[in-house]
Amino acid sequence: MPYPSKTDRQTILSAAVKDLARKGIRGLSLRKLAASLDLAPNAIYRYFSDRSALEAALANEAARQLEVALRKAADGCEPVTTIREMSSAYMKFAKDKRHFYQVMMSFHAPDHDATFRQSLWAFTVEQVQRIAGSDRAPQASVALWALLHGAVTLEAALVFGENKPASGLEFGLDAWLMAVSAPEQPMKALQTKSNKRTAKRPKDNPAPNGE
Amino acid sequence: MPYPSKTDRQTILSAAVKDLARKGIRGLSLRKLAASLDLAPNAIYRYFSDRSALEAALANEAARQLEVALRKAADGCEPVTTIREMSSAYMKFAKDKRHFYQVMMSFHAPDHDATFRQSLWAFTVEQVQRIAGSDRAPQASVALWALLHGAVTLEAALVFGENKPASGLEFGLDAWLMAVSAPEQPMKALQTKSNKRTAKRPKDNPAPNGE
DNA sequence: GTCTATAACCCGATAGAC
DNA sequence: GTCTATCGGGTTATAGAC
Repeated sequence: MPYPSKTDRQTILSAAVKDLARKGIRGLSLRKLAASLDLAPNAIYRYFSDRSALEAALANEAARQLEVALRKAADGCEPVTTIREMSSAYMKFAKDKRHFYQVMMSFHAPDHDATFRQSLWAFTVEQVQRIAGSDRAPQASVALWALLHGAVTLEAALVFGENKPASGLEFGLDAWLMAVSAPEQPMKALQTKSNKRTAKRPKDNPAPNGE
Repeated sequence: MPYPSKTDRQTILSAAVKDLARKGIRGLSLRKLAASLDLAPNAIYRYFSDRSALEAALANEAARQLEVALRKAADGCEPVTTIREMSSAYMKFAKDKRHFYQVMMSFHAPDHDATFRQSLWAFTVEQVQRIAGSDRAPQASVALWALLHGAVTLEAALVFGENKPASGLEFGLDAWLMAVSAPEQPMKALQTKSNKRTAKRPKDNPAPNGE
């Protein structure tokens, strides 16, 4: 055996996770990664066919770890409390492991094995179902996840002064819980898609910033 | 005038917008951009100090165009209809100009002049205020924006089969409108942060996938 | 002052020797 | 499986033509 294995997939992946946490996805370099493991500049390609494959593995790993965290937070709680605890854990994960989380949410490839994202999704729906019922669970889960991910992003983008994102999330979560706890169709009284442009101003007042 | 200007900031920015739409932020190359404008490989650096500066300009431009689109959609509508129309316009913008939108939401730098993002935010709060009142407007706006951006992201990530994101957004939007239309504190009856871990299981059933 | 020319250094990726 | 060598390309800084 002339060349014994100096490394393996898992070792590379772990090192990549660390580099990712420090320098972000765009600062992640296969060459430096190899160098940090005392490997030749191209040794990684034996384990990951290309950069994209490594990113896919990172995304998958992030989903796996997030699911672990959510399960831990949800364990043994009442239905409503479960949602609140999961939401906190979700926000904490996204905040503490920002780049890691971002790869999970943004990575996208035609083939990419999304097993763990699906598993994460299934677990979420399962928990939501306990209060929303099986009919509304999928939609309600999408809404909840959207709210959480949006809050994460807005917080990172700090468009706002102070701690508005946190209170905004609370507002959204309360609204979600209220809708989900309601027995039947949430919006019968309120306006639907008809009768738009009701009180259109007659003439002037055009939009500024013409395109 | 020995060397008349062959280009200017605006021309470069417009060309960058087109390249961005086709190849995404990571496929955007300053060299190719320069070549497409018949410039030397590094001529861009006369107008943008580095890649990051160009990206910041792109993010700002995206926010400007999105605000134009939202103002157009909101113009002359009743309060509630305004929100629905703005939401549709928001989703359409994010879908049609995916990469452009992504740069706006993801770009982040310490100095970066965020003028247009702030303007966009101010306009949103202004519209939300019409139904939510000035007290709750900031939180409600964060929640709305978070919901919209989250829906955009989840749709792009296609974790789901079929058209679930769309119906999930509808669910979330209805919940939001319901909460925002309610006169006072939305959640007095429902559980707050106390009494968690009520029905904790006694022993086994540990979370799978140990970290 | 603005553009051109060049070069140094980084990266991802491939080919072939051991 | 690992190595060296190398290719094409992206980013950046500097020197010089006009």
